[in-house]
Amino acid sequence: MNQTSVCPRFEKGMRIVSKRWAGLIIHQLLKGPQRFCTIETALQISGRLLSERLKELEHEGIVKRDVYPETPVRIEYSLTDKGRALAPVFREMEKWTSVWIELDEEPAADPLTK
Amino acid sequence: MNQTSVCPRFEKGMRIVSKRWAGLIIHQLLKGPQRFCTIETALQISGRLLSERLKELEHEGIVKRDVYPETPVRIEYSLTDKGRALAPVFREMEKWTSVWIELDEEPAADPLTK
DNA sequence: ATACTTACTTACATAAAGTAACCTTATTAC
DNA sequence: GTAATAAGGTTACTTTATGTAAGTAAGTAT
Repeated sequence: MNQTSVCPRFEKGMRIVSKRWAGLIIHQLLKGPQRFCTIETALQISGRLLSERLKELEHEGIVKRDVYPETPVRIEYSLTDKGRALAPVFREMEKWTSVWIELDEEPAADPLTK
Repeated sequence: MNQTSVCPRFEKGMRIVSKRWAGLIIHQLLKGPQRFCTIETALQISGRLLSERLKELEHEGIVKRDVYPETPVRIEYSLTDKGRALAPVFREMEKWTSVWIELDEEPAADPLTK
């Protein structure tokens, strides 16, 4: 009846960025270009899903994939301008989580990761 | 080996907010308190999932549920302080989508929703 | 009594995510 | 040459989440 519906751009953007793992992958890449196994280890995501998400994000123009034919081959993932432009979103998200989120249980699994 | 892993608070926050529909529901409630069917219509989400998400968000302390025993009963959902504190995140997200996202196809389905 | 509305639930089919094993190319170790 | 190692995946399979449709309960309205 009125403008109760959501802006379709916003909806589309949210669908891309808020897909499971996508946000964490982008956040991780905001730290700088990284290779597959680095992201895999940092996020504890499976190779299957990481591969899938990176392809999707590359397709959306958010992530860039660079192949360095060294030995062994090095493949680095980084953010495009479009991806880096998400930095303020994640900065605000970090602020929010630092103020409002607290952890429940198992705070001390591995002393090294403190 | 080093601090390559993600801040667990950030991860938890992302898990809550970036769950499918959660972001859009919060964004919708940032416009003001609303009842179930209003959100359902605005987001085109099914009752089943809306019910599920609202319960989860209520459990996380982001959404508040108020029952007004009028006739017929009116139930309003609104954001708590924790929920409203997400406003800057969505403001930045809106900025990003307005600059970087463009729509593909079917731009003119219903002239009323323009 | 029947129909209507809001706010949900239940049941079931489909899609996405999680897990583990396997593959490919290349390099060094024996 | 054969085995072992490594990066960057892919395949096959199980579990969980999502989508869809129909049904329920409380409270009028007719």
